[in-house]
Amino acid sequence: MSGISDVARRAGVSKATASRALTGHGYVSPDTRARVQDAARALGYVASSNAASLVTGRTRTIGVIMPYLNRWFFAEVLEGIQDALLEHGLDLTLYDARPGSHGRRLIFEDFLARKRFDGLIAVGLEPEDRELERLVAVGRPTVSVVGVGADSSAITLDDDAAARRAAEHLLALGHRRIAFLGGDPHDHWADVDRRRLDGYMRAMTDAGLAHEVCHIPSAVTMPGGYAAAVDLLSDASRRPTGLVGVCDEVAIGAIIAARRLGILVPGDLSVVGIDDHEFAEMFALTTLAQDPRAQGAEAVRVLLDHITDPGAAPVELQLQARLIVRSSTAPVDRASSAIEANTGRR
Amino acid sequence: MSGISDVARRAGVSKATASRALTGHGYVSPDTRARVQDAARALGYVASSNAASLVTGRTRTIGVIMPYLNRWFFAEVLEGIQDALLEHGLDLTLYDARPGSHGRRLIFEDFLARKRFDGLIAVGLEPEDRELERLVAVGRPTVSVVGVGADSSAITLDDDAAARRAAEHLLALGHRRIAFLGGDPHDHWADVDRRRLDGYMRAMTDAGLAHEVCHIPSAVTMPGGYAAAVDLLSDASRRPTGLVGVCDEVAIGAIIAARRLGILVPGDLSVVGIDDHEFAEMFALTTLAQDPRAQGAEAVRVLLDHITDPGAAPVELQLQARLIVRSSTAPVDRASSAIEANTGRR
DNA sequence: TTGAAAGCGGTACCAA
DNA sequence: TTGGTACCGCTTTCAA
Repeated sequence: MSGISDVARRAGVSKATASRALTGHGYVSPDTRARVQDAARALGYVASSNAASLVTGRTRTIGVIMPYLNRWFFAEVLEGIQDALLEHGLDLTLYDARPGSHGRRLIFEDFLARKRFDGLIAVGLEPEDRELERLVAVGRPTVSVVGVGADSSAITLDDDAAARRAAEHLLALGHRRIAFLGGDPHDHWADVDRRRLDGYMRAMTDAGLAHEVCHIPSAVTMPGGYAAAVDLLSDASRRPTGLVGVCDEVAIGAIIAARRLGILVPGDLSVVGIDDHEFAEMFALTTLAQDPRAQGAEAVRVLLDHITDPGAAPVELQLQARLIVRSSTAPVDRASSAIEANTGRR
Repeated sequence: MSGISDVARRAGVSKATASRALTGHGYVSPDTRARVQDAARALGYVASSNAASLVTGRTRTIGVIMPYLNRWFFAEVLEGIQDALLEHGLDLTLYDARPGSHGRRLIFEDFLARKRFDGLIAVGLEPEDRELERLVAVGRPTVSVVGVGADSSAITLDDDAAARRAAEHLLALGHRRIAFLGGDPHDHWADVDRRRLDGYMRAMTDAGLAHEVCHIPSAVTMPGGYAAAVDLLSDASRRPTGLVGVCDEVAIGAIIAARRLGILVPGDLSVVGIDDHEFAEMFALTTLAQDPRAQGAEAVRVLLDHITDPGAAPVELQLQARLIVRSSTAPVDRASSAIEANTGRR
């Protein structure tokens, strides 16, 4: 474990010069720089980041705080962030803040206050008041990836537009009985879910179908979508011809439910999702695609800007989803949709 | 940003005493301890972990290195680790080392050498020689969670036994044409996959069915299992009556494929997985359950032991999977299995 | 039981 | 362009 003094000695220079040569801050003749670097390499020198941080105040670490790790969107964003950070030589410390968990409380009350990071990326966090308070108290640049940042920067999908276009896609195919599946107003009703529901409702209302608006709550997971869809679809009298999933996971759950019940997708039921999940292809799911990986990378870019230039104004980036038509949607079968209530077709 | 000197001053003691009172190392009278703690609280004092680390050599951070984040098993282990670490007040820095990625090279060549952690948990890493070399060079206690640790500690599932019992479950139901689905010897052939394949082969051989052994390679994902199963099951002459999935994701992919093809599970085809994935219930999947969350927590426990007592002998913990019978498996339908090659039933 | 002081391993100012 | 040196904020002997 050689230190910078060892390197300096071996290169025949002072600690100061060695430091300058290694960090690149300040003037060093090309010649000595080379000598110092050689010495460092020969000794296998690795700077102590603690010592460096102590004096510079920079940790060379970015904190990432997110409520779920095991959901596609979050894992993708995380990978996007990690990739970008690695390229910059920055460490990533993870704070998994499941809503309501004890760990989450610890994170907000203790961990964040330690400021063991130069900046923070909050993914889909939706902090409560007290939490937000703690968050701003940290006083480090923050970028959020879903969920508006009070006056910090934010990268978001235009959820309203995405859901609206999902519904409009079905409307354009002639569907009128279109339900929105997913999200539960009584249990962790996330802002994203609400915004998407709003977009769907707007599309319905604009099409003069306000009376057809129908929100089926469900947990925002594949099993959640499955269970809710089984309920919804089993009852032929309630059954819609089109379904907008709050996200692909829920939409795919619904497709699986439909198949189980012998309901043809898209013959009897058209389904649209939002995400372009890794399983979307496999289920031929028509969806409004977003690119969470890129969002993660973008968050890193914005955050690093804020770190180098603390005065910079917050950035709000709103991305648009891209419609990908696969084969979970088709023109409505008018005959069947007209008579379905009577036939009680299984 | 008050420092320990501020706390000391406010409490009317020296820095040394303040430090002792706050860290709990060394004697302090209960009285002064209380005064110091009050002062710290009043000032909102938070110790600089850099300064502390610089002198103690402890980072109070655990590094976690894993090849995937977006696969169920890994995400679960990660959450288990995170939960345990939070309770101990330890930070978790994440190294996402996707096989073959540039980031992975950076991690092994640069990031690990910085030793910004007191210990390392490697989840399903399967390092190459050069990587293993770098890993041991780090000289920090390491625990692996899948994949044997050379002479470091390891928490593993008895994969061989799990796969063997999966196959034996099918054999007990009278199946003879049993295939093993998943894992690709020509592309990232993971040790886990090989061990499970071995277990399956052993069961088949022990049952005198060595000639029926059949390994269908596939990517170890749901879409991978799906694609491979579509191929396998479309050809009625090749179609087995039982399927052991290398993991639940692959097994579920196969179930979805079967449903698409109109093959009844378990009527025409019995499927067993390994994992007890969050989707297992929804697909009524019979599986050999493991508990990755608990494995993560256990890894933390073992690692912390090694950190406090560097001399401790490596621990190798081998867990047994637990058979959960749901309804993706049933006694073989001898009639149909006997004639299937002729009927070419879709 | 407490305090003084010496570092931990770097960085960055200032002078040369 | 380089070197001397103060200091980042804490922990930990050692002496009192």
